[in-house]
Amino acid sequence: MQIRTRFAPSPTGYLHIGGLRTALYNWLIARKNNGLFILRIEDTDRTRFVPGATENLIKIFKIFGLELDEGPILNEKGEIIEKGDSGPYIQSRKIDIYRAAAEQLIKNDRAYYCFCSSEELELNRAEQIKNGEPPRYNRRCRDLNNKEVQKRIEAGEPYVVRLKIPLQGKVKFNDLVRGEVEFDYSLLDDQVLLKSDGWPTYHLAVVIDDHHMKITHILRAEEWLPSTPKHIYLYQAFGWELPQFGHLPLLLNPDHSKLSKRHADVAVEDYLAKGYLVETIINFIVLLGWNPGTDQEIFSLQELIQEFSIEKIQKAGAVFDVKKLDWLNSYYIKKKNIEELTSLILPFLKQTGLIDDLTEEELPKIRKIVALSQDRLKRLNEIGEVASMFFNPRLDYSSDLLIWKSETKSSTIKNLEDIKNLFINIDNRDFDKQRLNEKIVDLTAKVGNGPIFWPLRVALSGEKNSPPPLEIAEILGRKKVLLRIDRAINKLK
RNA sequence: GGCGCCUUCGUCUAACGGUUAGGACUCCAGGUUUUCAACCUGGCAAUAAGGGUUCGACUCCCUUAGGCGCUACCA
Repeated sequence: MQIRTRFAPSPTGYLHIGGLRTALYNWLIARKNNGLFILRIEDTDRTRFVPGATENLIKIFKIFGLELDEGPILNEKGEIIEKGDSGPYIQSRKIDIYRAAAEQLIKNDRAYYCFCSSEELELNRAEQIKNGEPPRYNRRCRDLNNKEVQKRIEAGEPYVVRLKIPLQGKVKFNDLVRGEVEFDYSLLDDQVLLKSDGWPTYHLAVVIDDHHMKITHILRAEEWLPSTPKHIYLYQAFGWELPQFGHLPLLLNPDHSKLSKRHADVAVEDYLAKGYLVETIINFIVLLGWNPGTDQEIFSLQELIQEFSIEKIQKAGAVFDVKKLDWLNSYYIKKKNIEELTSLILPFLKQTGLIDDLTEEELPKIRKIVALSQDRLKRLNEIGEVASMFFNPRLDYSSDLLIWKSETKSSTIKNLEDIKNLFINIDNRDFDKQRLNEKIVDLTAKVGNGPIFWPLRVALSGEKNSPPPLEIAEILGRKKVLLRIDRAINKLK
């Protein structure tokens, strides 16, 4: 039997980082087993629908290289089209199917019409809570006779369809990650299946779609565990074969609550916008709740396809640690070749306003800057702070900063002037770090490294910390270097 | 409140019932460096508690505690 997995988000605006992990796990299982991975959009709640969210979701899958075997995809014009035979993959396109299914359930006495209003339900709930009872639907409409039901429907009374949960008995199932789990039917609510607006709820729609799409393994977040018995009952009510369920541990805030906007970025887009690399994000989230059982921590998508296994999925929730994310990202940044890193950094550089449209001859210079920044970046959006000295001179540093440990103001002026006199004789064409070093080596041999390199570095960068001065000088070029040295000397005078 | 799930360093995690409980991030120290970063070396740091079972328990069983999730005509 071919393995078919799916990811089924609702298009409410952005993709949650935890959602991406769920999708990744499902994708990995499909790929590892020569199965198929399906995307389905669960947009049955019209009040929460956000235009463009589905397109956005599809784009993100593309960015992360998680190709879809079936599901909505974008054509060249950016319009949503269906790929695969078991769709439609957007639930709002097939509400008739859910309605028909609900009616079938009623005919088989597995569901019933309910005419209770939201106000009544609210009142009922409040009452139960006051009495210390578990808040549940009181099943007032569960045993209405057919005639009355017909009459009320014909009279135009609004209704919902509810699942007729058995009054007793237990459901037991074997969760892929948690093992045997058991629930008592008598504690379950008569879940609404069809809302009064005629749209299905999640519970009805998932079961129907997972069945029609022949999903074999349902891997979803742990928050769905309590509704699984309802879903199982629905499968049985329809007479359908059960898929395998697996409930993934939650992603947590540092305070161990469910990962939320209040504490961290939750949208995948946010991480991309900050300059976390695609490889970093994949590698990081896959390890939040899974590990290969070895010391290996760096994984490519290809390696993950090899190594991933459901058995090694963790049961406990995992705290999302940004510090470790940063470390991983700097690791991947260091591994990039300059060519690729430059093109990744360019959009961030433009964002800072340091460059606009760059010309062909500027590109080599940008590459040098990127090469010099590579080891210093945790995130690509830090490029502004790291590289601004190459574009704009800092004028606001204090003159004291120029003076190396044991040196004095006057000795520093002298050293800077000596440096300047050496550099002034070098042609701009030859202004590279080897040449500069050749010129300066006698001087440093005489007075030492600190008294020379320190003030030079500060003069060029205007910062307390920076890359080595000759590296900066090479990128800046003769004219700017001499200018900045002059400015430093004036500052001291 | 009810139901369910979970519990190894601060965090992510490893450990056929037999290890000085391992690795990574963070943090600290040292080295390297003109500075910072990077890099290298080293260090701090954990089996929630209590009972069993066993020659032997992180590992199996029970109890307690704590955490989290769900408890909608949202998903």
